[in-house]
Amino acid sequence: MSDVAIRSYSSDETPVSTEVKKRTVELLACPECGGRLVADAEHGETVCTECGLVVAERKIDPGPEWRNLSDGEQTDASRVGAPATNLLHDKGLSTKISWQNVDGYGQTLSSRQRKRMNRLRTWDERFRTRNHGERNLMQALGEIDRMASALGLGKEVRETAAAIYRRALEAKLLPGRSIEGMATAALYAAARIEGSPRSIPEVAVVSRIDEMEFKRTYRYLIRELNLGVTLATPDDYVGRFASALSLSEETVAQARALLRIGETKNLHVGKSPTGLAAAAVYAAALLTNEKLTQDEVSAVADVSTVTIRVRYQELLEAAGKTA
DNA sequence: CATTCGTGAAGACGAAT
DNA sequence: ATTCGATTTCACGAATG
Repeated sequence: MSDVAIRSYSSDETPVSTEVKKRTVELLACPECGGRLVADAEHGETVCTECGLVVAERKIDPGPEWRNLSDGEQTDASRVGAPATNLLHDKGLSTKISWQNVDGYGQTLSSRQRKRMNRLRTWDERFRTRNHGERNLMQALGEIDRMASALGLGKEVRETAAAIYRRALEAKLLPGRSIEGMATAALYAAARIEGSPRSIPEVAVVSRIDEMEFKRTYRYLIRELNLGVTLATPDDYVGRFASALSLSEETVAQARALLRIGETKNLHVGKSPTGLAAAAVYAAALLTNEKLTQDEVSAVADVSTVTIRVRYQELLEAAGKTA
């Protein structure tokens, strides 16, 4: 008990091997200090939140060019089409033949032209979804989207998940593994990278694969792709739990303060981040006199009341406060 | 009555062997 | 593949309000 537990927590965490590895822009931890990297769309940079190190500058803003054009060039200088996105299997860049039987001016087509167009459509479809990789992607992206919705994850996370999946595909990680599994793993990793982690059980219930395979695939994915996924901190969960329980800002701040104190005393080592976050939220609610039962917290955090009990008492003790 | 608290057994997990 | 240690969870009953 005296020496610090080395075991890194993992039903939720899966610590990445300590040797942080090289390159791989947007998805890695900062090579200097290990901090989290965030994309700065405005400057097209990827920056470390800890030390400010600019890791990559080659990111391209996919948004439209909203230049104001002077009268004369308004029509021909604009770029046309939706921004490139990772969410469509061809990044939304390919041309698609419309299903409507009208020409460019909105006139309906003659029957001869209709036949011709139908034939073209058939081939268009065949070419666009030609190889395995493409079809694979289509299915995977559909799954990612579905699960992300179910988990209330935003576009940022989906984009990241899609990017990870693409890399997995390119690295030939898919053969022998289910698309479902890899899609689930990619989404889970993306959620953590983007700072809105979902716990493994949470993700597992919306996935079509079982938890065991999910974890296996996730570990594999992390290892093979050298994704430097930073451990989820309890802090990341506090916000979500608190809003699910509609708690006051004051309580949230209190919870975070408790976590900080606990951290200085190494109370968090080897403990489940969700458990700690849940306990902090509960303890904070006590301190601010908001009514909140262990059962309620337990429900939204997916942590047993027992764990909350034990943790929150430790937290309060560490903070030298009593309820 | 609802909520909280404490306990011991049981399960799951990573690490070590 | 098995064992080991730490942790979380479950089930229960007691205490508290």
